[in-house]
Amino acid sequence: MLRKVKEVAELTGVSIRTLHHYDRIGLLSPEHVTEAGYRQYSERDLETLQQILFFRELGFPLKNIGEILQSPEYDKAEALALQREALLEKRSRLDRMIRTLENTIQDAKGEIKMTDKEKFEGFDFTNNPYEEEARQRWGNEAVDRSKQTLADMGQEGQKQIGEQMDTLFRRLAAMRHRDPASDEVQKAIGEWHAFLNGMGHTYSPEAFKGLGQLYIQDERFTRNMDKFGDGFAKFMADAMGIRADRMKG
Amino acid sequence: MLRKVKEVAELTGVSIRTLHHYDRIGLLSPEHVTEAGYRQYSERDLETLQQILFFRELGFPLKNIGEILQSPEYDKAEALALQREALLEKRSRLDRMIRTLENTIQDAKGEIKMTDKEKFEGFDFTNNPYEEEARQRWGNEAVDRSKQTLADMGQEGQKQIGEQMDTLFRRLAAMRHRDPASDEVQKAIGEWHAFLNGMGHTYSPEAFKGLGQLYIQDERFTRNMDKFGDGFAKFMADAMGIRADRMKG
DNA sequence: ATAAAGTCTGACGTTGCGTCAGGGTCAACA
DNA sequence: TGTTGACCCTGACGCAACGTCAGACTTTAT
Repeated sequence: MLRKVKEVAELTGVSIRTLHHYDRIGLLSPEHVTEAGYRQYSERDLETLQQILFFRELGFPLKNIGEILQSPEYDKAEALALQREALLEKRSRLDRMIRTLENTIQDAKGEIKMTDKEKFEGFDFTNNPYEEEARQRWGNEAVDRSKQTLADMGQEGQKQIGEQMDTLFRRLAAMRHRDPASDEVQKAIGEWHAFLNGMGHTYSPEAFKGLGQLYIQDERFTRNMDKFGDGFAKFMADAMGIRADRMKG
Repeated sequence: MLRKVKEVAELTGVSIRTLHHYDRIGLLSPEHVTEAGYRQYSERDLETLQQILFFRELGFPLKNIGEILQSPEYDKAEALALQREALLEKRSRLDRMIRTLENTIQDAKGEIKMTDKEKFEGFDFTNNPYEEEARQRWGNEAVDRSKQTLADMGQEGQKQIGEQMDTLFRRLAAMRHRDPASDEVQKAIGEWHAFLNGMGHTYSPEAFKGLGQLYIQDERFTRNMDKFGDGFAKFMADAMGIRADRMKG
């Protein structure tokens, strides 16, 4: 079932001009266009639009949204989960603002006293860990670089990447009961690091270590990693930490 | 206690450049400036900034915020109460979005089915009655025009306005059991319309009718109006609607 | 007294649309 | 079948709210 602009606009609450704009910048081009140039939005287009709006609500610039949606690493289910966390975070920020406001009302009446810092609780918009993670996960410049290298490799290469990662993980998982500091493990971890760097990410030691930490701090990562074997996430985190420390020392 | 830009920026979470900007456009000029031109923000400046940020959070354009804050009708306590309602409304909108997102997750798994309309619940940002009211109360272009006319009238005149409105309302309230379409009622309503126009609001027929509708649709208005007599709000809404229709026809 | 950190003022760039203007399309009704 | 009214298109320009330099001055710390 295809819809034209006005219908989509009314359905979603965005303006027609916005849809034009998204088309122009290549963020959302309707699957079909009539001979006369009329845009026809498919069901899939609507889903994409919904994703766009969620990301937009979280403050992502449109350019990044486009990169994310096209990134080969993009996974809708994962994105939805992340968006949920980020929205919850946003809500609690709003709650803080409301509390601040209520306190301000009382403060104005002279019933209580607020410090200056308290008067701005909730405004500081800079530290949403989930937004941060989303940026880590897909965002920033990393995306277009990896996109670039992927493009360079062509379609065939892309398929191989998944396999490469898979086999590497399997090899590592097989070692998960050994000492993470041992030579064999460290060598394999080195391959993993090189692999990431090859993808255009260029992880510094800190970043590499941080990535490892993410594997155990975020249970969604943990679950995914542990599919390769029980305790794999923790093992990776340890091994990556050790490698990072050795690189610095 | 005076603070310089960086301190204010860190305290409030806005950038230094934003503070510069707000100064430039006359939205928030620090009370003191050193000889060298360094900005020095006072306690009162911080309070103003807080108000600015609340309004900004609600999506008000900076220009309007400036007008509101300088409007003679501006009352901080009232503003705070209104902001609270608007923020609560915003939160419930966010709640709707979160629910939508959670449904979408289930929908993606095939566990439930959503209609297209449901997929965009919460995105439609256009109907927040409190924001609407705030705009009605102080906002739009109306403010600076009425501000101008008020300024022209001087202080004494301002006091009179309240009284004028009061007596007009009393007169109208006395007629509230008559036919809203009758000549006498319509003549009084005409005075009310003229009064508003005289304040620089220039209500079109539609706007005038809409204002009447507000009296009965929003119970806070209703309560205030009904202080002049039971059913006064409804009577006004009817009479204003009739006048508007006659003006168009 | 000199470096480091902070501040100032332009000037220009950017994002995400809104707002016309000028012109084509489509469905329905006369 | 012609015409009207609702709908669509593509530029081109405008605008708000800053971000980002660049170049120069000030304040603070050592």
